[in-house]
Amino acid sequence: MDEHEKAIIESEQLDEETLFVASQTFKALSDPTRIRILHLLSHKESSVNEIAEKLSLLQSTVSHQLRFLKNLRLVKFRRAGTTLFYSIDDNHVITLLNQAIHHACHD
Amino acid sequence: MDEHEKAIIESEQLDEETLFVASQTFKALSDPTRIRILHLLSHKESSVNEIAEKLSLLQSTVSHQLRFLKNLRLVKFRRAGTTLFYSIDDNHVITLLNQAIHHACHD
DNA sequence: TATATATATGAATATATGCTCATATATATT
DNA sequence: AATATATATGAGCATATATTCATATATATA
Repeated sequence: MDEHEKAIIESEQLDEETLFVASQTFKALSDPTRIRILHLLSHKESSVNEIAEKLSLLQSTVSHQLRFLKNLRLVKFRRAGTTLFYSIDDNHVITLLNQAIHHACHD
Repeated sequence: MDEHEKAIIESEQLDEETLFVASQTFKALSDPTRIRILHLLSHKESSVNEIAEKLSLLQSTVSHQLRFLKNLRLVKFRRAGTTLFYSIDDNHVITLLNQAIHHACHD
């Protein structure tokens, strides 16, 4: 952690952009459906239909949530014919998720 | 981390309760106002009015958000006369917050 | 007991969110 | 080109959320 980061964390006032990025990150993780999708993808890349089947969700629901996660650059995809395989694009967020899951186990 | 926790994190399906607790934790951190309050309290315990003044928020807004955070046991308070001093009650969540702030600084 | 101060609470409102349905788009195959 | 399959998208709806205003409650002090 450099001096600038320390200054931000230790200052009592957070600047607007840091506040926005941090809250967006947590918003991505605040929905059970998105947690399930990210947790699944953290184990193996999956197509939209695979995610929908495995999690018992509508294809449309999955697609909408993947768009949300892609906009935040938390997931990425590769194309194979008509199939898109999604995978994790931000391991830091998976670390946050696993920590929260770990913590939740102790309650 | 014990075998049970490992099993939960490594299993592809998360149970309902873990999912709920984890999503609630992130929901608490998904709002800029709550982040500002938690970040302030992570530096020093403060009264409701001190928080409101320092963050330019209405007393009512602060009180409502503190109730939210208290229900999740993320903050606690001590009474001193008519003044209530709030402070952090869950350091784990502050760790998550600081990690996200740290991460946000790199964007 | 009356008043002042600090905080909490309930109702109302505006906005955001997540899901579903219907349909559009994109690629592959015949 | 026509069809099939996989995914994306937009509209509509129901619900959740954050803030504000007005007021209630609780403690302290004169």
